Amino acid sequence: MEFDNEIPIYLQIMAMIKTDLVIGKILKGDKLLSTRDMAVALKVNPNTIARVYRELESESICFTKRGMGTFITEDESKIESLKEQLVDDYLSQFMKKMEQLNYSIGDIITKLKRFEEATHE
Amino acid sequence: MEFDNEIPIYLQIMAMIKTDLVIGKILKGDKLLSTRDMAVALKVNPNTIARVYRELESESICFTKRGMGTFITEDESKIESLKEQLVDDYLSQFMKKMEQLNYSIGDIITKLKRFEEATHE
Amino acid sequence: MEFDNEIPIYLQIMAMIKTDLVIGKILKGDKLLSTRDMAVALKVNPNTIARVYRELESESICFTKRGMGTFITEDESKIESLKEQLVDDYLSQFMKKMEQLNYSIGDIITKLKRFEEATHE
Amino acid sequence: MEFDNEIPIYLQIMAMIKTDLVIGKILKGDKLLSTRDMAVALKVNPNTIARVYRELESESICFTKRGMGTFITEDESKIESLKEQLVDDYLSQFMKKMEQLNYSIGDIITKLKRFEEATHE
DNA sequence: GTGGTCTAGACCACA
DNA sequence: GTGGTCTAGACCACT
Repeated sequence: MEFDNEIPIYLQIMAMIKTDLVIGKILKGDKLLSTRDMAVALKVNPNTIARVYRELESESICFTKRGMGTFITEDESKIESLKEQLVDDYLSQFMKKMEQLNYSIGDIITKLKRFEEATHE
Repeated sequence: MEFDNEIPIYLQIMAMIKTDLVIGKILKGDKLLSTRDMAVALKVNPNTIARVYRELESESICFTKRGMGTFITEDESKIESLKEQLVDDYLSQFMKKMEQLNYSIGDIITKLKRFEEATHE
Repeated sequence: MEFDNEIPIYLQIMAMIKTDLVIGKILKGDKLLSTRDMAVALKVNPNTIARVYRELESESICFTKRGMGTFITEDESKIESLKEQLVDDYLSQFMKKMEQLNYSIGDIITKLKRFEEATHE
Repeated sequence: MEFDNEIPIYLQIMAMIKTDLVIGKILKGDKLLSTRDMAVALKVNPNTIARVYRELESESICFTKRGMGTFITEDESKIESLKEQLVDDYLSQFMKKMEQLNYSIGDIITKLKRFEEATHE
C-alpha cells in the first residue's frame, strides 16, 4: 500500500480499515492482525499501528482482549452507522467545496453523468 | 476567517485564494494585499502569508514585482485551467472514496438528487 | 562553511548539496543530516535548513520519510540529469556573458589554455 | 529588456552599461540618458536608475555635471581595465564552480570545442 | 528524535 | 511600503 505523504499514515490506515469494514471485507467480530504483523504487512512502524488500534478503539469500532488481540466490534448497528457516517462525511465535504466554486447540485449531477457516459464507452 | 486546525493554515489560504480566483472574486492582474495587510486581515503571521505567495508563485498563479507587490498572473488560460483542475481534483477525490465504498455513479446521483429535493422543500 | 552575503544562504546550501551529490560525495538514498544537526553544523537556523530540504524536495532531489528524516532520491537518472543540468547552466551562463562581450568560443579556449599553462608552471 | 527576477534590477542595468562600454557601444565621454528617460526606456522606476548612476559613479565609471547630466568617464585606461576585470570576473566565477564539480580545464575545453562544432553545423 | 508549521520580530534590498 | 530572508523559539504529529 502506498501512502499519501500529506495525510498522517495512521489516519490513512484507519480509513482503510473502516472502508474494509463498510464494504464487508472485514466482518463484525473479526480478529485484526497483531500490531506487529500489520506493521510488517503495511511496512510501517508498529507504533503507528498501535495508534490506529487505539483510535479505532476510542471510536468503539474495535476492542482489545488482553493477550488475545484486537477485534472488530460485535455491534452491528455500529457498523451500519459507520457506513452512513462515512458516506455523509465524504458527501458533505465534497458539496461544501463545490458550492464554494458556485456549482449547483444540478451542475454536479450533469458532470457526473458525463463521467458515467465516458466510462461506459 | 476561521481555520481548520487539521490543515496547515497556509494551504487553507492558498485554497481560499484559488477559489476566489476561480469564481471571479479576484481577477487576472489584480494586486493581492501586501503580506502585512493580508496577515492583519486574516490574523496570521506575515511569514505565513509570505509562504502562501511564494507557493502560489511557484504554481505560476501569481508573480511578484520587486518592491511593488504580488499580482495575479495575467495568463487567462492559467486561471481557466486552474478552475478545471480544482473541480476535477475535488471530483476525483470524492469519486475515489465513494468507489472504495462500492458506490456506483448512479448511486451517487440518486443520493445527490435526494439531497436536492430535500433542499427544495 | 562561509557564506557569500550577496546570495541567500538557503540557495548556497542547496547548491552545496547539489554539488556534493554530483561529485559523488553524497550518494542516492543517503540520509541527510537532520535539520537540527545540519543547522548546528552550518551554524544556521534550523528553519533555514528546513527551507533547503523543502525546496530540494520540490525539485525531486530528496524526499522525506515522516519522522525518519530526509533522504536523497533513489532515482539515479535524476542525479545524472542534475549533473548535466548543473554543468550546462554554468556553461551557458558563462557563454552568454562572454558573447555579450564579443568573445568567441575560440577566444575563450585560448584564454583557458593560457590559464592552464600558467597553472602548470 | 527583460530582467531576471533573481538579481537586483540595478545590478543588471549596471552590467548592461558596463558591457556596452566594453564592446564600444558606448564611448568615453558619452552622455548617458537622463535618469528619467532611461527609466522610461527600460520601464523601470527612476530611483532605480538613480541608484545605477550613483553606483557607477562610485566605481569611477561615470561622473555627473550638475545640471548637465551623467557622462562616461574620459579616462580610457579605466575602460580598458574594466574590460579585463569583467572578463576575469566571469572566468574565475565560472572556473570556481566547474572545479567544484571536478572538471579540469581540459574537460572544459573539450566541452567548449564540442559546443563550437555544434554551432558550426 | 524526525520534519512541519507557526509566531514574533528583525533587517535588508528594492521601487 | 513592498517582498525576501533569517533568527529564535515554540508546539505538534509522526516514527
